[in-house]
Amino acid sequence: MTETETETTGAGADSCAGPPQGNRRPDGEDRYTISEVAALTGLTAHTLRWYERIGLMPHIDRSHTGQRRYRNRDLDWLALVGKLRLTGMPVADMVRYAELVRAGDHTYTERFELLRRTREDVLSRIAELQGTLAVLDRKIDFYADAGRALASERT
Amino acid sequence: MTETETETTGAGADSCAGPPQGNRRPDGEDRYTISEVAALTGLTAHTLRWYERIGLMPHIDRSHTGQRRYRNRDLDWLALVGKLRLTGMPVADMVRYAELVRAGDHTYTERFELLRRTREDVLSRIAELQGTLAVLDRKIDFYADAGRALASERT
DNA sequence: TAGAACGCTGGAGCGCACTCCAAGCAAGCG
DNA sequence: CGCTTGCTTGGAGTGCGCTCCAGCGTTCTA
Repeated sequence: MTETETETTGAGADSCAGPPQGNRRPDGEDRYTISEVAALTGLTAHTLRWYERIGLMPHIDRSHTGQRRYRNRDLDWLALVGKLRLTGMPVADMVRYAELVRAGDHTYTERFELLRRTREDVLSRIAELQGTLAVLDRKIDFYADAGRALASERT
Repeated sequence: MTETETETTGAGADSCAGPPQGNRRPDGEDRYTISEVAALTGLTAHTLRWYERIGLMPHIDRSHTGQRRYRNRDLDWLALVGKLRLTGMPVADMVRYAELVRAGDHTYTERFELLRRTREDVLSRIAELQGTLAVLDRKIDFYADAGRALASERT
């Protein structure tokens, strides 16, 4: 067991990625070309190949002619990467996480720490954005009032 | 009146910028050097000059020797810019907003629209981040459980 | 009056995250 | 068979947001 965590995303709890990404094939016959994955994830084929080059992806299966054949677990991984990207996490850090996953079970605590730190970052980003929202709302009220004043001036 | 909006930030409602930025001089004797502004805003002097070059700042007063002397209203503007930057708004859009402010009162509705769109963006960024937070929390729980399992294995 | 500290400018350079290119191979089709 | 479509590679290029540099002037302190 403990097959270096490919769990979680399998459970049908997900429902909020950017692209539709509904049409997955069942495990066993899950072999997607790069352009299919591009369509499913919203990334370009270029980016997918680049992710592989920099070590952000595990080694992807190949067809007998050498073409990439992505599997469901690769889509799961890309979904996680997409989420982490939304947090503003630098690609280098995601590569670090990918390395930890590849390194095996003894990196669990390090992975845990990395995710926990990321979680803290996300919380403060949310707080920042809410602060900005407050400023924005004040400005918007100002302009709404100004608009009304201009309108009544014209009467 | 309607002096192209330098209001809002004057009111003491602010309290959540990154740097301390407490020590402002009263209006009238508010002439800050570029390095003072750098210290107050957390930006570098390079960046401040660059903001000016690209049209993100209004024209800054100069001393008799040609050095920049920032005023409180410039700090207010920089505070707003800082907030907008946190939202991920591209610099080009902030420049656009700055142009609208410089253009005068007849751009009120356009400014209003820009801010309203930005507000929508911020709301969806927050939603995205909360989605990511959910994923992160599931992963973190997974690793916490795995850690406990490993610990009990060792008994 | 020397030297350090600070500021000025135009323009070049950098790091990140892609993005694209050229040249070539393999499969499918009329 | 030739043509199109899709994929392969290493390496070069792009856009953004800074970041730094050289060469110079001014101001302050000893």
